[in-house]
Amino acid sequence: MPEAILDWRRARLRKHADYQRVYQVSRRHASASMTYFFRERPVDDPAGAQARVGLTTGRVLGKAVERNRIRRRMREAVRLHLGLLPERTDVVLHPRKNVLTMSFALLEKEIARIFAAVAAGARA
RNA sequence: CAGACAGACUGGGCGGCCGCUGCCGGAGAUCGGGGCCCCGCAGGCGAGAGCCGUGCGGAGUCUCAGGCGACUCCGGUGGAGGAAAGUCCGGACUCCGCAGGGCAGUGUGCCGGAUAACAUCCGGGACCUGAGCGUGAAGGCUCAGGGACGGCAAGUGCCACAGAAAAGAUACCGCCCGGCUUCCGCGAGGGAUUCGGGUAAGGGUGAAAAGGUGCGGUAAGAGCGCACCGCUCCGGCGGCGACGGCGGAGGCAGGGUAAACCCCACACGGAGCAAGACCAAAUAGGGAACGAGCCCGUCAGCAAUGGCGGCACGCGCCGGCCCGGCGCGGCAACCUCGAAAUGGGGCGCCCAGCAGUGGGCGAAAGUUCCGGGUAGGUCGCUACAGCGAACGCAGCAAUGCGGCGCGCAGAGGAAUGGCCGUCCUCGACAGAAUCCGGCUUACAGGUCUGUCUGCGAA
RNA sequence: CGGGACGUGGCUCAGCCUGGUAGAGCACUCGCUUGGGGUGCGAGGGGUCGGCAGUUCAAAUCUGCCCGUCCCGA
Repeated sequence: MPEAILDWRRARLRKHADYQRVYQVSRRHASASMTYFFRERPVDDPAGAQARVGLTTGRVLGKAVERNRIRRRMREAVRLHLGLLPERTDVVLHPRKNVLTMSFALLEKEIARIFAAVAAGARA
């Protein structure tokens, strides 16, 4: 368990424009049960230094109950590993349908791996 | 007792750690916008007293402002459904439209009631289906179930194929009568062919063939006559009414289809919370007011006109102001009548479902003002047709009235969760997005009530 | 969340309003033409009309309810 549980409300992408900026500058990266996008924000960005994460659960993932469950499991896994992200980073995650049924331990490991990759990519 | 069906209710429990969100209470540290006035410094004008207003800094006071707007922490409390779903109906609410009428369009459709309203619900009626009883067969009686159930007796259309004929009937095979010819027979008569007529019983076709059954009747037949049933019309009776039952008349007209056009009655303006209200960047655009030479020179061109330069004018920028410098702009306005007007006529465009008709608009740069409006923010946003029950009254009931009790999500890239342990009967369908009333569809297990069937006991 | 359109052979569509026979093009199969292929000519196969009910004698067509696809509105 990472030591720092950061402020979750500030750590979310909340605007359509935020998502669009990430999509414009980022390539699509693939993982086993999700794809992800990320970008670094400039130092003078008004949102501050907090790293932020956005989730997307579209219609193709299933009906409302399944989409809700996927989003909640993702959010919990992201919350537990938020400390791995460097400052001034925006990440967007697109989960796949198997997030619904995979074990939570595996999901946590995958999120941690992705955040580590983002941190490496941001430094480069 | 078991099964099926129908209806009503319910829709895993307990515990631990971590997390999200609304409201209430408490604590903490920090941050900000605007107005007014004062002081200091810098600046401009003036001979000066002084005046001007701009920038920077400081102090005070008022206000937003209510110990409150944002933030953090602590405590308490609430936090998906019976269908939250499909979006099929009906409303509330909001904005837009609305001189009045016509046409068109859409929906509903037995009767009465309930309701804010409905295509919903309750009660009733007729009809249909099934079972039982009954009858020669129907009609009839009892029970159960069903549902888009006004009008083809206003008009129009359609009814393929088959069949003779498909809608104010018809005559294919038949049946019957009469005539001609012919054959058989001694004869009475019989057969065949053909012509004329009668007939709607039988055959055959079809989804459907012009009341049904029985008896009489007849050349053969036929509501041709009679009985029962059905049907139509009339009368009066009961019922708020759909309708019921009674009496009389009529031999029977009127096939089906209106989820065909349509007729009748009734209802309906349109869009929808991404409605709409308030605040409001950047950029682009809109409206109003103000708004300047028929100048001179030169070049191109037949000309209209266009390019360049000058002076004047208008405007912007630099500047506190003047001077000055730099940059931009232009004699035109939809056409026409008229001396002209705020006048008349036309043209074009826009708006109003359509027609008639009505309303609005038609000039440059630039400045000022105004309004709309996007991103974004706030409200709408949950306390009401609210929920509960074993309350009372009215009603067969749906439901209404009165009293009692309860407070039950309110998010906004979108909360109501994640992980673990444990118990059992191992948990279905499924996630609020303005809110209600219904309908429809999906659904594991459990509880209760009713009906039917089977078995067992008495 | 709200509003609207569509679903017919393997593909793209017509037929639906006004109900009785499902049709066109491409594709497919066979035959002829050619030395062979293409082209051309001729013949043929292939459709629960998205599903379930209802109205009707009769439904792709009319009505209702479901399923799926697509489009529009901040």
